[in-house]
Amino acid sequence: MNQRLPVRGPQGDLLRLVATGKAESRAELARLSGLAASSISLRVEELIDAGLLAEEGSGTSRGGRRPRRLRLSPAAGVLAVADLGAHHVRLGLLDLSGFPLVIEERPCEIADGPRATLDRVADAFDALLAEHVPAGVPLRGVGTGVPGPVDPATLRVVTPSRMPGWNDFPVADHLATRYDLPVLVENDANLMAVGEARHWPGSENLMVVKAGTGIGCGVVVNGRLHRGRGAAGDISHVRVRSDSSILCACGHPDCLEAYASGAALADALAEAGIEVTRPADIVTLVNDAVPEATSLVRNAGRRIGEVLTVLVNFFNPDVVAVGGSLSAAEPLITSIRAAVWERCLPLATRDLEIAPARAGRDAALLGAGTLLLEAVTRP
Amino acid sequence: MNQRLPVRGPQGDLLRLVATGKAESRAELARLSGLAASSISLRVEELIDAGLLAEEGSGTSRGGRRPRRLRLSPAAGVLAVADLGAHHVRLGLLDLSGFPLVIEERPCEIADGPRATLDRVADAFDALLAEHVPAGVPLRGVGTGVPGPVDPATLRVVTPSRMPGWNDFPVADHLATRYDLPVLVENDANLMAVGEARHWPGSENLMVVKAGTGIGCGVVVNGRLHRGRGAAGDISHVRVRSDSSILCACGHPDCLEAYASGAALADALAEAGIEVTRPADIVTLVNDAVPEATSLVRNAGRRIGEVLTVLVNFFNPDVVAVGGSLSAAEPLITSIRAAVWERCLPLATRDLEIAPARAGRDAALLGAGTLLLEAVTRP
DNA sequence: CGGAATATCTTCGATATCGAAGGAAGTGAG
DNA sequence: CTCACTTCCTTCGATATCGAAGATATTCCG
Repeated sequence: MNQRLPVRGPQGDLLRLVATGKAESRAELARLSGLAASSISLRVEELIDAGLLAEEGSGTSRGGRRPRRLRLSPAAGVLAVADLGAHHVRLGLLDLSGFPLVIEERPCEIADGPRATLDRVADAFDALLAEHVPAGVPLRGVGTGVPGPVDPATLRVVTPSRMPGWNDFPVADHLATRYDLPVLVENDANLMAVGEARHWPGSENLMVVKAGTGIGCGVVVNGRLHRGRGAAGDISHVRVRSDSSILCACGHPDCLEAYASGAALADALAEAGIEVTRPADIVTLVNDAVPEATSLVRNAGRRIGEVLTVLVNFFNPDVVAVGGSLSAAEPLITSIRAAVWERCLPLATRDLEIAPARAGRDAALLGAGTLLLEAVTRP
Repeated sequence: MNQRLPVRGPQGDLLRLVATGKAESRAELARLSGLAASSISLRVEELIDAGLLAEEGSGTSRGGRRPRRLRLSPAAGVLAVADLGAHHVRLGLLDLSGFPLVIEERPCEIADGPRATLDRVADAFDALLAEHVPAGVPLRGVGTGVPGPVDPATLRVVTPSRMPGWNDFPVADHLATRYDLPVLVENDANLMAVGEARHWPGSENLMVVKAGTGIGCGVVVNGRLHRGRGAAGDISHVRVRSDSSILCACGHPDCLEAYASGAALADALAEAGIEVTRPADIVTLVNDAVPEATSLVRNAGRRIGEVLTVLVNFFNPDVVAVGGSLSAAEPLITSIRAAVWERCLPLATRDLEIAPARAGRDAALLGAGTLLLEAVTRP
């Protein structure tokens, strides 16, 4: 349909404020955007006429007349987002405010290479669009998370360790040939961090740790994802203090990943004669109070916590959120907390919150939606 | 004089672009500010009429008509800035573009407490103003660096380790009673980082390590100082890997500061029978090729480098600048580099520059000027 | 040397934004 | 219930910004 609706530029700013839930009325838009109330009224009317915004009842009074509540129109458009894992992909459709319309998980081997994988994802998008989106509602953006580093300049995957055939592949360009739309490609932990950040409204600086088969981390500074030169957020190859010495796949000894990742815990459990296949199995063992598993998880938490002490002192965030499939094991976060509280500067931990992630399984998809909304509504 | 000149708001944005050297002509102002060229012309004319900007010759052509170069008028105003150390204070006057008009160093015991110290600084400001600034040129801002953490919300010093009597003292409020102007109070390493950042034009993300009697660090993210909750940038109390065990003044064992700070090196030299009083003495020993000193400095560099590996992987900066009085010792930076190159992810070090600080002794004062310029020219 | 191309800056009418004033809708105190 | 007060939103004239067109100055290149 009409791609030329006023979704970009100054109008887009208003749209985004409503979509992200920061503003729900003309008055709030005026406060947050800095524009005059009269200008807001005019522009909002245009957006309503264009079918992008809709009025819906009235909000709660703040001591005067009740505001007329604004909402994004369902017809404003949808976003298609995916999160690629090693052996499966999670994908779905969101409306522009990031609300999931449909989300599903499919098996999908990333080792099949970029073309096959991305085409499979795009086919799935098309099927979902046909089934769940009425004609006339436009697709406005496409995004995917990948389990490896992404060069923010070129949107290519660079030197991934577990994505054979993907090195230097122009993921965004490939998707752009199929969709003439804003395309987003981002590391999965980064997406998760962005998705998580929306659940911590007052906090501008967050670290989000993803404890699963590997250990990932995303950083949000001043409310925005910090990419650095594309590698920011890596904590898995930090050297930990240790008596023994384990060689990591990266070639260096004593990486955090070699001690505290789900994969490392699985190896250690195997040595104790307990076979597990996924990190979730470890969580089950812990919940069943299997002592070997509990002890290992506690140890992993302490090691992760020790690494975090350095970063908390340095970065001084408001929140450290711990997600990923391993985070469901209670002792993990408890021992992370203990290590950080013990060793960090009091000033750095004064108002620090170390908490389980709030965004749930779809955090990365929601994060992709948030970043895509930016891309769609900016000039 | 007239404080009501158009230094704030939209006009201030233009002023700041010229003051920071980002724009030198109307055309550059238009490109950087996003405003129409015609609007720029009008506003620049106002600023010239108000005596804030001045035209000065013409710049170099970019293939067409030469731009008419814009400069900040010397009459636009001055800033008074200071950097408090333990036993001395460096202070001076800058013009609005951060150019130093006069800078001097005076003995000053910070242990005398905040009132005495700040009054002494203010008296010095007044003397410099009377001597070096013509009547009619207004003082537009006052700022000081302090060797301890500052709460960015209240501009008070909080839990400083080497500033007896300063805890929770409202430094900014105290200065504001004497100057009815924007007042800046900031940690000295943070100011140094801001000053340094101006010397790395293309780089948006920097870590600036200050290696002196203590070890400080300032972080610049996206071109702006990162404060976190006020404690950001601390690296001195990170636990280092070590066979022995040294107890740090903070109460924890094996802090970086206890191994690699100038104070720690002085202690180690004393044990070897070599007495030094200041970090600069250590540099002299190294330059004279005293083996004990060289070996100690090399060791300190390696330890600092090991801590930096964690932070470089995590933060992925463009530049790590090493300043402070110890940084004049060649082996320090060499061994920092070696440790980082060896252990960091190739992706993180790909375009990383580890280099001596460029801003020199007055980095902190220049940083104070930069931040004050912000405060003066913002709405 | 001279025209084509490029870049800077200004002029001027069209347009978008502002801000003061006022109407609309609600809260709370007496 | 009434009146004072607050907040939300719109109306409308004043004003600031834009953008197309043109004037000016300089480089590039045949």
